[in-house]
Amino acid sequence: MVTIKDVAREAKVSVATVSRVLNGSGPVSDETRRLIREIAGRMRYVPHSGARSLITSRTETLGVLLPDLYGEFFSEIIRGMDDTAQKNGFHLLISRAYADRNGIETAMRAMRGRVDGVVAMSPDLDEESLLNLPSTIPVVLLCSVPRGNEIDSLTIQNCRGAKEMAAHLISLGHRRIAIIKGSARNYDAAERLRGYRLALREAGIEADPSLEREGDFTEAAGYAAAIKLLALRNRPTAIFAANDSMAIGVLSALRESGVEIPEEMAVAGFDDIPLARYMDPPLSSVHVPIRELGARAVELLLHGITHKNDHARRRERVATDLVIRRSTGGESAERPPPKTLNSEMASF
Amino acid sequence: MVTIKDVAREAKVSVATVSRVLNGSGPVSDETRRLIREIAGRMRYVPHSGARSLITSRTETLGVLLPDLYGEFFSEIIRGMDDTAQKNGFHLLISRAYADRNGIETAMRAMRGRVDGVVAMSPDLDEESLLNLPSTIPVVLLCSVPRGNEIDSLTIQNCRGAKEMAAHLISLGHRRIAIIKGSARNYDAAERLRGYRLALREAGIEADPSLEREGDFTEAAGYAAAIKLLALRNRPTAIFAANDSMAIGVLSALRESGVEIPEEMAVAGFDDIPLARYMDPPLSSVHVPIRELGARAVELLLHGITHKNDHARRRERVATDLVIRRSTGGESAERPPPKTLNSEMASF
DNA sequence: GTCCTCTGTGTAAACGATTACATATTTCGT
DNA sequence: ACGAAATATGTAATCGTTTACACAGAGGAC
Repeated sequence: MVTIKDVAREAKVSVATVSRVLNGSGPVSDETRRLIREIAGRMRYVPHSGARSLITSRTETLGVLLPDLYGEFFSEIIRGMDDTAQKNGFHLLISRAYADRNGIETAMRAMRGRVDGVVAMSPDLDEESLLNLPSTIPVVLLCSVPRGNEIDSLTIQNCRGAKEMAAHLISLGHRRIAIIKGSARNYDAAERLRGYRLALREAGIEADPSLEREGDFTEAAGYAAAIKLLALRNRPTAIFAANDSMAIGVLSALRESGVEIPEEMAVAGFDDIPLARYMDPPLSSVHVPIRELGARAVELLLHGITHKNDHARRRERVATDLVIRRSTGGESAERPPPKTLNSEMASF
Repeated sequence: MVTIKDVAREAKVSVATVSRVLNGSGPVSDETRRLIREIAGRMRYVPHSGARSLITSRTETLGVLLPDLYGEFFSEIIRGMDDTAQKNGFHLLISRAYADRNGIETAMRAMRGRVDGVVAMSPDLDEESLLNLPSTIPVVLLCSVPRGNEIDSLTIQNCRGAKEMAAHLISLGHRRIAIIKGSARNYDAAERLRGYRLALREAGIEADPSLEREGDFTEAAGYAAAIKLLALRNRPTAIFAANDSMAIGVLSALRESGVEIPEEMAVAGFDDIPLARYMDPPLSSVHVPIRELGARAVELLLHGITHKNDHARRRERVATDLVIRRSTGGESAERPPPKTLNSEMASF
């Protein structure tokens, strides 16, 4: 492996000069600069980033800590992060962590010395385990809100989005609107529930506990909850699932029971995953701009890094969008799926 | 940031001893070991991996170079890689690279000194740019086959899979089977085309050039090709798209034209993305075990790393599976989507 | 001609770990 | 009780960079 010394020897200069040329620091004569550039290129010299980070104490790498995510959400959030990171000359060290404290702590220590900052997503966790971390590197918490005021956080506008969807259903004339909740410990789930309740209250609709069903974000949970809802003496006329996966489960259940959608029952989800528009009928949902979420998280982190972690902490949320399709029967039904969606999708 | 020196000072021993304890190298008295462990833990000491990699010349990190991938493919392949990497104490440095030589070369240099090996996926590229790389670190090429014999490669059993699907269509009585090809430079696309032709030849069906349509793996391409096929004087009775995205475009086109599927036209895809089973009718496809692909790639890479890159080079392919659903009208139609699929799908 | 300011370059000290080698102490066979 | 072997620990070189500091020569200002 060729080192800076090799280049220096070849160019008959000191390593300092080579370093200066390559980093554009300090003054170097044009001729020397040209020579060194040429030689370094020819020898295919690449600085050893470990050595560099040792002395500069910068790694130009960002850690990303994610729970077990599936599908579009994972790829899109990484895409957003990587774009922004690359634009700023940073790399991404990605680790999927078990969501327990231990797992997250282990993952965090493993990153020390490897990264300049960490974006950590742990929707099921409060930040405690993040706070007593060995390092003082900047951290951005994704999809949950820290108790203290020690770290930045970025969340989805869950409450507002859910409220809007519920309001939409109300505007269509629905009065008995069921919700299938997410897991109680999940921040997003809690916020979505809050938005739903808010909308009902503002419309003067009395909350009916039998219409708030447990769920855990899985299709199976949506399916099961829907079956139970259908069995109620006083059926709801609309079901709002706290995420699209559960909504898909709901659609399955309704289809099997021969319930007409949206005539007998309107259905709405949250997240607007790509599948949503392909369902039969296409699923109304609350769109979450996943890529932006990733991009913004990295921006926050970079801000923290340039300010050496003594910047004013921020709490931001990214906006959601109501996407109305046929499953709620509202508005102009968005018909055939746009033909260029995912148009860059590679072989797979 | 606490260093090994701080720990040594606190424990009143030399750094060597601390290092020995933490790495389990060399003999240390039980008491000293206990003391150092305790102090290191209390001080939240974590070794600086840059410094360590400088002297050991191991980073315990694997580089992953991917083109712009979407959805399930990206997340699943990373999942497979990360699982295997973590199991072996490695991290993943992920970079999305522009698929041109320049981009891949840039990305590769950026990784030097940061990683012990690289998994590079570049379905559109031959390996030339990978070969004249500055480093001598192990590389595993994903989804394309290198010309020389310098690097390991792992591909999908494209040819076999496509052949099986075509054979299946033939077995259903189809004689005029169209194919929508992928981009000509794409390895997977070329192999799938080869499999299709092989099946026809073996069945004694004469190839009809008008049934081989251009495509580029996008929905739009599938849509356009289907329209053209429908306009043919002598229509095919089956359309085999080289990937699911194009097959979905085909379904759109057929639906709009009022063509019955599979009665008037059978449709098949390749990849078996999750969407496939949700299409109307559910799409027959060739299943690609994406996670395994990632896992195996990392295994190959780790093998290369432990053998310091002078191991016998391998060329492997992962097996595909025929998944028959209603769009080809074959077999027992797989009915309602399994309710526990993606059951761990988190909030999104 | 002297002093000052640039410019261009080299020397050497960090950075934080690992590890070969040296040294001190204990254990043990005989 | 002596030397050898084993155990426990320390010293210092090393990895590949960056960068503070020193220094030499050039060009002006006076």
